[in-house]
Amino acid sequence: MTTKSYGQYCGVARAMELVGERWALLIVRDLLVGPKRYTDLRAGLPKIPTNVLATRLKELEQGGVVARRVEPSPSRAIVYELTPYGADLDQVVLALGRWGARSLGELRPGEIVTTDILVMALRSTFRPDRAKKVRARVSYELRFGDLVVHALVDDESLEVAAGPIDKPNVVIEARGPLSPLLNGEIDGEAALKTGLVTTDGTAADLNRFAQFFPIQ
Amino acid sequence: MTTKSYGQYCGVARAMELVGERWALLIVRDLLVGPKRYTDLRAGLPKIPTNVLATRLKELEQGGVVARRVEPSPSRAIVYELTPYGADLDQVVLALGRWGARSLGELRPGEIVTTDILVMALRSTFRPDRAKKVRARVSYELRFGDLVVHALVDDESLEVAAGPIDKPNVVIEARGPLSPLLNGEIDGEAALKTGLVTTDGTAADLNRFAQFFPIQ
DNA sequence: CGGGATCCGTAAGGATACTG
DNA sequence: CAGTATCCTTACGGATCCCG
Repeated sequence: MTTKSYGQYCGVARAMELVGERWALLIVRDLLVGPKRYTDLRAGLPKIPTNVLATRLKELEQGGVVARRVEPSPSRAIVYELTPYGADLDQVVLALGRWGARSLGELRPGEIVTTDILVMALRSTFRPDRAKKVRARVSYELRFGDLVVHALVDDESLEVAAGPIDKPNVVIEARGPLSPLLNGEIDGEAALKTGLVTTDGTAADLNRFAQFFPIQ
Repeated sequence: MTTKSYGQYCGVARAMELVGERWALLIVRDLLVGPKRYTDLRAGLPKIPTNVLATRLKELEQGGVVARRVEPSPSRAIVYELTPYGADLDQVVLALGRWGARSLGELRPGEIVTTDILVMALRSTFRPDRAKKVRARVSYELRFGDLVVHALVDDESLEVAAGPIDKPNVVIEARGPLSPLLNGEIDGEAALKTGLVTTDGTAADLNRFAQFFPIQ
């Protein structure tokens, strides 16, 4: 409620007052993938203290970013979802994710990946111009540990969601972070050779994937 | 030093670790307009405690976002500027400013406006598509209190900088925040009639300005 | 005067336990 | 399941002081 003001009449300052507190944009990131219950949010953000999550949700609700909804009977579950205004943070979060992905580097001890992270990572790095150029229409299934997401590239459009997809054109199984492949450090062939990736496709498929979802 | 980790291998999380602390993105916002000395930064952010500014600058430097440079003799001034990586936050800050501008509302007591804020506000709200459609080539001088910035709209490109411009096509003097005009609450004629704006141009000029730099 | 460092009180975050 | 309550620790905010 009394989020400290920056004392500036400025869009950036106002945005930081609304979603600039610790954890807030990560909550928004997960809600951009879809509405969630309190426990789902906790599961996606294991390191957030529960009182901080409760506080953030209240602040975001009061800021008009998040709406708290009680599902109809018999479920009666409490669901958090983005308001239309909150959903407009899409471009902000994608731009932030694109920028931050360049600093990802190696997987640090204790760091986790979730389905929501994978979904947003694919959305943020997608390059419609490159997909359009080849008039691509490809479906990918991406596996990382026991996480599974799929991406449907169609001309310049992209759809990403959790879970498997029926008859994907290419299945990519990552044994570790794909950043070396996606930032051009290694190519598809090397990714296969080092065992970073296995796939039912070819090295060329991996290279095309890296073209569509580059880091940088 | 080691800003607390979110424990997630995610571009958004990494970005928040680098620039997510209080005040950090406002420092970046001002540095996006141009390199600055410590005292300039303080002047642009009057409410930041000096120790927090010093700490942020060190963190941003260590994160590869900001570079600290000592000017050659005889100046020897210490200047802070964005690294190329830091400068790539441009799109993030513009997107945030666009989003946050919709919550600006009335000028709250104690809130200030600076030249850097005006420059970034114009950059963030500019709509190249609308400028291109009319093949516009217009120079604006915008005055707000004793602040003066200018904007040069040329087809779909925009240049904004501090200070006056030679022979502007339209001079706009704002007596208060222009958000009502820019978000469509009122039109140019009403803005003139209520005294919110004075100009050497016409109401139509104000309407075109509002088309080029809309909030929403 | 530019460029900080220091000190202290308060507010927020973090970890854990507990409840309707 | 969806949060509160508690306790502790860290960070922030505000003021002052320092040094070349």
